[in-house]
Amino acid sequence: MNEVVVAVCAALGDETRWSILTALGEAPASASALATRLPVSRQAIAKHLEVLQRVGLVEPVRVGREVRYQVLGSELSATARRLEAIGVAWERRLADIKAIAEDL
Amino acid sequence: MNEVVVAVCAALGDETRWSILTALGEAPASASALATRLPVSRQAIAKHLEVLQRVGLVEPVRVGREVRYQVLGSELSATARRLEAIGVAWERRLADIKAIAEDL
DNA sequence: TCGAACTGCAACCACAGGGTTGCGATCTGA
DNA sequence: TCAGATCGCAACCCTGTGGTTGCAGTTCGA
Repeated sequence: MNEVVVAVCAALGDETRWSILTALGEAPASASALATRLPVSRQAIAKHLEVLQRVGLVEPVRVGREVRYQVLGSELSATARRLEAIGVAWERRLADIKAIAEDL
Repeated sequence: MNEVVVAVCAALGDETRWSILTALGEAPASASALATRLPVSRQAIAKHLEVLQRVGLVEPVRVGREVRYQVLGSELSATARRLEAIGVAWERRLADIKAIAEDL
């Protein structure tokens, strides 16, 4: 359950993967097409696409002989909501502790 | 601007750091105190606390001779909201492209 | 049918970073 | 004042992983 969040965050913690994601956010594309725009090799992009697919941020779609990848914003939004829930829980907890401390 | 998001995500992409954050989410604690609960050395925890502090997820508070760290849920919530905005942008963009494709 | 483009697999390299141990400095409390 | 606890710094190890090159297999188009 929570390991999903850390896996997604780990996938999002890389500049190159973000450049891939933002490129795919504009329009679906294949690894070869991405390799022409980005300053890394096709195989490097393929590796990144694999980890992005594994955490569900990206989805492959076969179109003829090429494999296009499209970004899945729903997964990103889902983890974002989990993170926000954790954040507000921390804030509330800290406020409670401060209130108790002031009672002393 | 956006480098902040990838830095925070990179910081959140580690199991040990999450165990530290969840421990701090219950109550502020020092590196030494955390080292008694977690199966890693104090210095390892100190390193993790440094990267967490650098991205603003954690804040040091001197209490006597020890340095207590408290978690900052507001920063987590802020990045969560940015991620969600990006996610819905991707979804909308993809829906637009599908609509155009069906027009052909 | 044949070449060109796209994909997949494998080997390899180099560096970041998570982890440890050790030591010296500093501060607290009895 | 002095002993124990706490912190900070430094050196070191080692695995993970981002990146490359090379080659073989498929599939489309002329």
